Amino acid sequence: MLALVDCNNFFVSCEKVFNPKLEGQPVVVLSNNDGVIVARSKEAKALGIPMGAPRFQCDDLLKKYQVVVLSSNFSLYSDMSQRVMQTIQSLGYDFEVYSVDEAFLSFEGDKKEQARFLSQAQEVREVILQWTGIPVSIGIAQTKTLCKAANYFAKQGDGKHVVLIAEEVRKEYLERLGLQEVWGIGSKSCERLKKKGIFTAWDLSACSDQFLRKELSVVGLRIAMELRGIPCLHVEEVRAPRKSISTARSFVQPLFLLDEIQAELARYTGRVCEDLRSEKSLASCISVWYEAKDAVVSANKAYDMRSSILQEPTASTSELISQAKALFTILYKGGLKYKKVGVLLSDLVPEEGFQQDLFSAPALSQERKKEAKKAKVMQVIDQLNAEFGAQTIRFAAEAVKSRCKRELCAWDELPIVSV
DNA sequence: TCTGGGGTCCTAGGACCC
DNA sequence: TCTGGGGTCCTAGGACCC
Repeated sequence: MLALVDCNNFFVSCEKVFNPKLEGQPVVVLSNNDGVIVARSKEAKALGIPMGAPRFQCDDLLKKYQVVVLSSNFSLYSDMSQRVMQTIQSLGYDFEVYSVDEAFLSFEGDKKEQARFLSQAQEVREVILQWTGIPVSIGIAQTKTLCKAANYFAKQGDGKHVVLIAEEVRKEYLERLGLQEVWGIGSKSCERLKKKGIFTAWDLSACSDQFLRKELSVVGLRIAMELRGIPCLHVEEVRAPRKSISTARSFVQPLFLLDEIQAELARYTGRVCEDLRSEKSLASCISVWYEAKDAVVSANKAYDMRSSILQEPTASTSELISQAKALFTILYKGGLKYKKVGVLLSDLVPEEGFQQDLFSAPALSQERKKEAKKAKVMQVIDQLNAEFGAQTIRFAAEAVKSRCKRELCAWDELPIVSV
């Protein structure tokens, strides 16, 4: 059997751990630039505040019910996520970290041992709550997609927290699960299928394979199989290396000047490179892109991107910053109002034993030495930043301050503990 | 009038997830 | 006036090869 552990209202729960006064209050957490609502406490959900809604659209509701509105603190959430995952690990389960707030666990044993699975799940829940302060819900079933469904029911606020969908009750649950709640069925597919008379998870699972293949490709077929209790997705204990790493930000006010935008890009490049090195990967390709306002008026593109393939894969911040700046220089059009820019590293290869370019081999020893030297410098920078805090050492090209709006952080008030 | 068949690789765009 | 950020997978179509 599989189990899906899903943290309840994760970002809000993290905030509550450090500010217990928030308990019982309607709380929302905002995205970067305080733009949209990305997490809600159960009290905020009850007020009808929608997920993913632009904040300004909810201003009236937020004010009326005195909702506590917080800017996001992603480094905190990622730290708390690690604590939750470490707790699961210490309990000795085979598991897959699926997202910042979810993990799939394998429960050994015969599928008939329902009572045992339920009590195991209860224990997992209690230990996580006690050790980290984060409440979780757990869905247990034969397949990942059914676990997701079970988890949905576990979250329905009847104080259950743990739900097991056994074969005998599968139909009953799936008939109660709306199509839009099925994992992998998004709004587009949902609309299309409803027109064809498919409204519940059960309806979907009962469609012919041929129909599913045609309407939703192999993806839809897989979902239906999983809903029927036939596993198509397995628990991946070892995380596959990432295929791309990117950073992009929108600005509160559009930027115009080449220098300013390049400094931003350099900062993002610094970040992605740090990520890249912590993955122990090298990038073979770098891309830079922008989104602009009023581009139509100026007859320029509202979105554009340039990429360059690197001669040798690298994780050197200095090299990638100069590549990023060069790419943006090509893209840059004076007078455009840039509202967002981003950097993307792709074609990532493992740091160890990457395929070397046959034709560059003669020059390799020299190049190799240079590369090794650069890698050493990067390593020292990463160590210093890890020890003394992010951006203790950075490249001169990188913009110093974030241009993001985050007005609703109360973290400066936290006391500092000296050990 | 009749114009093969089988394959790979790349890219852009769509859809989805958290 | 103000609408986030970071990913993955799949498909279709074009170019190209033998």
